[in-house]
Amino acid sequence: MKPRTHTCGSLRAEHVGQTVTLHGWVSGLRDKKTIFVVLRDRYGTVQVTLDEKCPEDLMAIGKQLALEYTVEVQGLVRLRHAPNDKMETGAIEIEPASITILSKTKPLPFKIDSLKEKPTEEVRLKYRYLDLRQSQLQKTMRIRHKTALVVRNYLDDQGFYEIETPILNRSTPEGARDYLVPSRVHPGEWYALPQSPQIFKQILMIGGMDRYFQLCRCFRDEDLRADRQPEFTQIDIEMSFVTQDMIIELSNGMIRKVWKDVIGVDVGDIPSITYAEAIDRFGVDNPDLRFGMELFTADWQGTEFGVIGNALASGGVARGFIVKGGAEVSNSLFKTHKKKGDGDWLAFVKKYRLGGLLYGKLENGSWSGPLSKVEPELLTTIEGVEDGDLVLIGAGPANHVNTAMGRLRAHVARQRALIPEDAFAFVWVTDFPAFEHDEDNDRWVSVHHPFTQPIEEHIEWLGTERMGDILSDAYDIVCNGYEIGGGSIRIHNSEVQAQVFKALGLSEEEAKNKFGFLIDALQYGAPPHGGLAMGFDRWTMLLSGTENIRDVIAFPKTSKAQDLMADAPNTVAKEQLEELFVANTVSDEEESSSDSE
RNA sequence: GGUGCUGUAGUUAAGUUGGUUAUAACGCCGGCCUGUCACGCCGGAGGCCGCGGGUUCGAGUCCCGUCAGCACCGCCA
Repeated sequence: MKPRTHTCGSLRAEHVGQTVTLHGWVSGLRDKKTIFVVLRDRYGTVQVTLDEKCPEDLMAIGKQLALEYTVEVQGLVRLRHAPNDKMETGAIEIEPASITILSKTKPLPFKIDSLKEKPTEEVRLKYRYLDLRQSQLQKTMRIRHKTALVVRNYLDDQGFYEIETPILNRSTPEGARDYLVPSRVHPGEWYALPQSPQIFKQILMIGGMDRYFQLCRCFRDEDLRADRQPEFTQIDIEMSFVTQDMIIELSNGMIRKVWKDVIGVDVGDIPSITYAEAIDRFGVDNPDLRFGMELFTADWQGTEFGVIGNALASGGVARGFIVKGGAEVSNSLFKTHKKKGDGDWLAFVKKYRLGGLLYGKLENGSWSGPLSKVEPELLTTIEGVEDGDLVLIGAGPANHVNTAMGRLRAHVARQRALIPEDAFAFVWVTDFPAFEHDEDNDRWVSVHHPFTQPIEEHIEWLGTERMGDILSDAYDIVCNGYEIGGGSIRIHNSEVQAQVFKALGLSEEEAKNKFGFLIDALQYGAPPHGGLAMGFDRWTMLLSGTENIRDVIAFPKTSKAQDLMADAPNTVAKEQLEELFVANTVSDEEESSSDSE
């Protein structure tokens, strides 16, 4: 192999007359009297032309080529007879002096960057090495790399150290399920892979590192979604002697720099709203601010209209939003069809445990639909309804109504194309409740995590009937409806920390057992500190314009957490298990049946 | 743990009310074509219709189960 002199995408008219050596894959082949070979590498494509001037032995090699062969081409850059404006290198072509086939390919499972058909994701994941050649992944890997680089440089400029924390860790059975690793030298004992480096980064602050960050892999053994993988990467940040405002300011600077440097977008100012405001205006704590259609509250105490009246009487709420010009939508969206099931919008809210969806259409001054039965003087309290509009209302328990109507708001906006393309709407959500009551187990649990600082004035409510009113010094950053980061000011006072554990029903012994080393460390001059973790994969998704997290990860797993290429997870030899003192409780029969196709 | 959609050639899809030889496009192989660029033309090979069971004279099609992919609910401090 000769050294490469140029990349395929780099050649222009100014190179005409130069002899170049290129390496790449055959991405296009037009075998006529003249053979046209399109050569592709990471940097672009260029046409290699074998015409009547070509010696016969070279034509013979040209005849052997097939798509995705890896080749070396040495030749002369010349102007084309027929330039191609659609190609960056379309002004020129290569007149080859030699072509070497570096490696051949078996028949391909799919054509790279085919315009006609896209392979299913299952096929793409199995042949990920071919999928990676496609422009989509070439682009997202570039964006991912560039984002990481900008983040590292930005944080370095701000005085941060990147410090690694352990992958093999102790299990803390709070929150998500841990991935466990058996210890060979300590029979019966296990490491856990980190769900996040939370405790270690706090200890780095106690250790005087002042400003820490890490692009770190985190692991959670939970069921997956389009935007969730079992292992994912976060930009983990912790700072000493900071306030919430300082962390938000630093984060805003980082977001602006990344969006500008990676995709050329000016983010501008990023607003903040409180959790309470987010729920009030949007029903959810990760609102999409790219469009309006905010929720209103139908506070119609005493209405004769049964569904809403009953919901309010039993302590629930009625909330909804106006769909501008929505009166023309089909009523079948709201109906239960005997055979086909529920209409789209009705079925949508039912997923969120809402019993039904009320609607009213205002046309030519008169209401139709279920809401037409509501007292007219109450209907007029809905602000901003005009002729031709549709009003949607959900009624029931507050948490169900807020979630259902908040999600429906986004669903409707998407269906009706109300979301501007290429827009980014960032927002900080602050003042989260510190604790929520777990009805199933009748106990209080942390909304964020138990090291989150409750706001000063609320600390005295710990362990009282006002637990649910305690707000925390925590904040989430949301973009386009995705939670892309979150953090908090941490408790640095070991007495407050002890009060929190107590309020959560953790005995001193249990707390010590779970978080002992942090509790100890907090007693040795802990600085006030706080930080946050940014979802690096979700950042990359937004920057790439994809809604699928697998599109921004080189080797992702399926929704059942399998790697279809590497075929992981897999069974291991009995001897391996014995060495680790692990018993396999799955019978061989079960194993083989689940393995077969 | 649950719900929905999908599974037919290497790939992407079509396949009607259950009906006899399962289609097409791309890719692959062979041939033709003076400059193509989603090249074009002619010919060819290629199928466990995801898997298992059932209903039926007959199943790609209907029913049950199962596996896989995707999306969602629960879950994800």
